Amino acid sequence: MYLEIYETIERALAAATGIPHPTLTDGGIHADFATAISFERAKALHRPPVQIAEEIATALRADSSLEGITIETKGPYINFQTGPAFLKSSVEAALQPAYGTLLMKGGRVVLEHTSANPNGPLHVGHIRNTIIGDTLARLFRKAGYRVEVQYYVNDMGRQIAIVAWGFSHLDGARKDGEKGDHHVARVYIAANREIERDPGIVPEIDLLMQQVEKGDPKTEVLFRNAVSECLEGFKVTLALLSARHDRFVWESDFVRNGDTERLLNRVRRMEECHEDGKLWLDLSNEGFEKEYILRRSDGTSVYAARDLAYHIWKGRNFDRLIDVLGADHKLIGAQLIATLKLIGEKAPEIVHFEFVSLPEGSMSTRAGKFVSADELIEEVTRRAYEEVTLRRDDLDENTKQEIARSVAIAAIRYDIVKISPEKSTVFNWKEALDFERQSGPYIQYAHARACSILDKAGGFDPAFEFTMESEIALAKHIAKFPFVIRNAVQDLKPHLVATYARELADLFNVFYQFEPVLKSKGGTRQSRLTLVKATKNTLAETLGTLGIDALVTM
RNA sequence: GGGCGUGUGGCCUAGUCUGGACAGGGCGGCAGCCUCCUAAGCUGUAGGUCGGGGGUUCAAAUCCCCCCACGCCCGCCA
Repeated sequence: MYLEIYETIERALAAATGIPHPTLTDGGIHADFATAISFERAKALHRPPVQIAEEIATALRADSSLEGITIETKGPYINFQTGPAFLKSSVEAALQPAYGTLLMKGGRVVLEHTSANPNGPLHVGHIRNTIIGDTLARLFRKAGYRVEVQYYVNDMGRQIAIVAWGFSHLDGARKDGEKGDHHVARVYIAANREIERDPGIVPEIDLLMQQVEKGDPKTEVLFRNAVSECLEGFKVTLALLSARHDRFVWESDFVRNGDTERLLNRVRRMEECHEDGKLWLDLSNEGFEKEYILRRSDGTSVYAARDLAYHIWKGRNFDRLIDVLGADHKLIGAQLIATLKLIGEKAPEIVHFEFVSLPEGSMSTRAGKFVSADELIEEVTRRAYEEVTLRRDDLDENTKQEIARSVAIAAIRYDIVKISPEKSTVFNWKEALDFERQSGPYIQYAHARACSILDKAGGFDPAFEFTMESEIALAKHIAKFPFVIRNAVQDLKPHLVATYARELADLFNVFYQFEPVLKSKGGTRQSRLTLVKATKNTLAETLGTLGIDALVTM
């Protein structure tokens, strides 16, 4: 409803001013919508903006498409206020299942996220990628797109060769109960120490990489076992985080099926291509000073070449390609896009996020300096369990544990997704363990409260008489949900949904504080129950988009 | 050195692309609210040169230029 009204006013404004895309903003505290377009016209007409605002307002009042909308001027500003009919239809829409889901779009989207090297567990930096990516995938689906989520398994890089070397040369058997990814990290860290101590090992690593590229069966098995063990651990962590991948795509497949070789052959025909032992592209016309190396002088391909092959494959099977990558991939991502465009293939849209570091400095798997996602989940869950026990000792053990798990994931996911991706952050235990305002649990709590009220209310007939300030504010915010989904998908900004969810919970809590629902009578009671139900539904849909459980009780 | 990003009250953060009506929140501080629908809640209050300096504009946190600080990148690594 909000979206429709927004567009209606925009059209009327365009007609009244002759400006094709007039700026129409949220009216904030002044109105539902507002425009300062009079300034723009004042310049062209050489007359005072206040006068022009009044003229435009007069024209708009005569526009039949704006019936039911109050149009007022305040100096140079024109304010638009919607009426009760708008509130009724908005709340009515919000009562429907799957509220906020947009019309089905054509085409398929492939979204790649996480894709961490399988040389150690996912840490608090990696899961920023996971959570941004998974939320984006949910957003795209909510916005009516068909989405396939992929994890690109880097199974033939140097790091994996080091792990493989460690597995065959070091005594590092898996301990009882040790997760595969943590085991792999232990071996990886130990192997790196050995290499530091004895650089003579480096040629052995190089040899492993050549053998795996050639398809030597024994080396392939060695690599594959190490990678599989790590991946097995990743899958457990990802499931705990409620992040789902539809497919794990192995990098080495693009070497084995010949795609990488075909790509290199195509590249050879480009005028930007140079071969002097190594094979590389000169992308200086594209603004890149550095050589873009695709094959080493020993004949092995580098990551960039395999990634190009992967993207060509994605481009041929999907209509839109989205990658979520860390800021350290900005350069190589831009080179990838430039190259794909040069050879006439579909290029991905890349969502970059800045780094997460620890108070003592940046994280490093190799140095064993990181806070693993598993450790984070465990600690936050423990803390959540404490909190549930404190508040709800009436619940049985199983229920308390289930709630604690949901609350913990809510806290972690929300804590990460609420920050815009371009901001680098420092991991902070205190904030990670905070379940108060501006947190996932805070929003879950609002939902649980709404559920509790509805549970106690029993049956009721929907009604739509909203008169109190907090009722109107809440209903208006509910109306914005589809608009928020549209904007978040359009701008690839999942944090807009996080902000919206928090605002919705805020408004519901204020309403809850000031307007009794169950104790009110007649039409007021019915209207408030209707509003609670619409809020509950909208909160649940919002939480679902954020990958957070909408708890019924907590 | 070059490129990209960030800089908003003691701390964290929204707003910056698409310039406009007192720069929104939260944490922490202070003062209040549970015989009343879950207090993981609500209300009030103090706290701001929007990194600094120029410029454009009727209007700049927002656009342009210079500078400073921090992060990331600049590998025949991924």
